[in-house]
Amino acid sequence: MPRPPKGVTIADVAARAGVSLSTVSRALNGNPTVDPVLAERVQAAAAELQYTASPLARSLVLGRTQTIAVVVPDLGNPTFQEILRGLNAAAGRDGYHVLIADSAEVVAEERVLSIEARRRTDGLILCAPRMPQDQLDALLLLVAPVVLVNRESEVPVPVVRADYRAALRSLVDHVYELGHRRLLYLAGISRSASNASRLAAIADFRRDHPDVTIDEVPCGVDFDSGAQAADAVLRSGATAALAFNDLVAMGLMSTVERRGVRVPDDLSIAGFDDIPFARYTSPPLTTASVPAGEIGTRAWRAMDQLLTDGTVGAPLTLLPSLEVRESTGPAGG
Amino acid sequence: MPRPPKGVTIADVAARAGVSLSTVSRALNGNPTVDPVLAERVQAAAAELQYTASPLARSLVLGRTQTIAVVVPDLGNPTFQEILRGLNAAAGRDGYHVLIADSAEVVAEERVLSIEARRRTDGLILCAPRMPQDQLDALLLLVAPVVLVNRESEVPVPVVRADYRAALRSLVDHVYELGHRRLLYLAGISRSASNASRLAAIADFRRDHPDVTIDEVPCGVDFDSGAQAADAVLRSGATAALAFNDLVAMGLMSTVERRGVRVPDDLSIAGFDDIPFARYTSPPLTTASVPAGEIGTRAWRAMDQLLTDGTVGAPLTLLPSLEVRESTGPAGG
DNA sequence: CGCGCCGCAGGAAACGTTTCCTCACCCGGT
DNA sequence: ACCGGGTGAGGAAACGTTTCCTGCGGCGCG
Repeated sequence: MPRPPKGVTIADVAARAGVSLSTVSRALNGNPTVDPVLAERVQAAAAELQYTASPLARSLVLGRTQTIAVVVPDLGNPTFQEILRGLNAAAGRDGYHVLIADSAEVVAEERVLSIEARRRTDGLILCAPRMPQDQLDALLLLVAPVVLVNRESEVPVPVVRADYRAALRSLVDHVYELGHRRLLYLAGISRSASNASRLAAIADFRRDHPDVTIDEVPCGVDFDSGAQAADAVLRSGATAALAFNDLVAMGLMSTVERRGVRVPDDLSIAGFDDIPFARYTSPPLTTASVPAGEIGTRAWRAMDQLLTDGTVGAPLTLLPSLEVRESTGPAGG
Repeated sequence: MPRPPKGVTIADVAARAGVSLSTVSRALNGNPTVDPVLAERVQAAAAELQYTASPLARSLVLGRTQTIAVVVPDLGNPTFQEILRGLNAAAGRDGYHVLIADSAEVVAEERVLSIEARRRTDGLILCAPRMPQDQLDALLLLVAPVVLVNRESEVPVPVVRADYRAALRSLVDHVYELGHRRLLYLAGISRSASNASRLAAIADFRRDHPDVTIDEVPCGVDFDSGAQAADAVLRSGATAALAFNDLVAMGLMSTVERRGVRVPDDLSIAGFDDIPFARYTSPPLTTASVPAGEIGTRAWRAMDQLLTDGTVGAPLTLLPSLEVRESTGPAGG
């Protein structure tokens, strides 16, 4: 029976190597104050028993779990998936694990989920929380160390975000330059901070270009929302529609095309996020490319720094790039 | 200062309530052997101090962490994302947390990642592992309790899987009934067990229908792979292409359409998985709908049962449903 | 040759819980 | 009135580590 049926503990290794518990611990942790010959013997014993220190016991005494938690509003959202992916990869490279929590877009869950998740980990990544600002500020104090993604706060925590305002502005500029003067914005989740940023960009643009009308129609965040908005879009007489995100744009595009509307000849459509699928729609979708994976990576870096130094870096703002593809074209084409 | 700066421990609560540690523990865990009046006092003290038992210490003595780990081959794959989502939701409902690990399709990582993740959790969900069968079998013994998704094993572990073989067969039958006789299968990752199942389905079909030729062309699993396969597909003279998954199908469809090929009139294309986007391509993609979220949910149930009873249920096979949409049509249309 | 310092290993405390075990007390029965 | 059983609380062990502290032995220096 070379395979130990129960958990093999440090005591077993100590017994086998004929040393004390302390020595085993020191040897295995590379403490230089241990005699090389003893260290060797301990290593051998540990290897033979396939011993690995219990992360649990280790965490308890060390006060750190080598794990962080991430709370996202919707695991089904490609952007959050990509952030999660980048985050997990980056954290993994530094030997950290990632615990996930999905609030499923229900605001009331966010707080408890965050606190709960934080308690079993060393830090928390709060991803685009939907809760109101005052609640968020209060929460941030409770769950530190925490880094905030796509939200801001007075509370001094690291922030990593995409500049949704500038990005939407570049999209609006883009269709404006194509000659469009009647635009439509399909607003997404109103609780979403990034939606507010987009609305701000629209307000900016209106101020700069009084000759342009931009209507806003409430909408959801997924395919079906875009599809259902098709009627409203067509009725509006707009020549260009800016969707809250790529999913909405795709739902819209798919639906209007089925009704014989040509994109972009009859209607220009732009998305947002640049999810992987965006370049493969037909026509390929013009969109603002949000570097989601990069956001995840940066969020980890900020967390790592926070965990190591305790340092809170300056807010990091990533600028999405305008991806002009074929779903937008000249007005009245 | 009502907010405790450091961690408040059970001793603090005990002191405040004027009872012993044991009593606090019992009271907070609802042990009926504690005097109601004392229990009340303890509850109050705990509430005032905002005390919550340290999950770490709790885990150490209880021997369970209320956390499971899931290992996926690629967090960027929509199917695994959806499985993860379903799994996380189901586990969450039962008070369990989920730790993620992404092997990023590198087989060598799977083993260490699994063992590492398993050590900090109560159980492991192995999702479509790419490693060879013998290695898998060996690993399963090490990381129990474990449930296997989309793979099988001699080792008695719970298995949840989709019937890829039957599903692909129904797709082939579908295009056959549409009159196609020259087919093409775009094979995905050869390490993937589900790819083997698909090949088996093709072999079955060939046996049943000697009049049909089904070529296989090696391919990847993503958009670009599908796009790059376009040449080979068009050269082959096939009238219907069955892609490894929806991503490949979409890449292929997007590319061939850009070259003036009409889908499905000139070429029928079918995908696999029914990712959310599949119904929004143009034309909407015929595919086999793999209930990924359901797989995740069932995987958790199997794990829950394993954790509770120690019982290993019979392998659970979910049958994907054929989703006939508009990317497939009559041959020679 | 003796004293003090240093290197290194072992014992024990600590991390924060849960739970077993012991014991005090109260009540009822004889 | 005494004794036994049952109820409920406190003390202590245990979970598996790390690390502080103590002490032993050897070596260098005076």
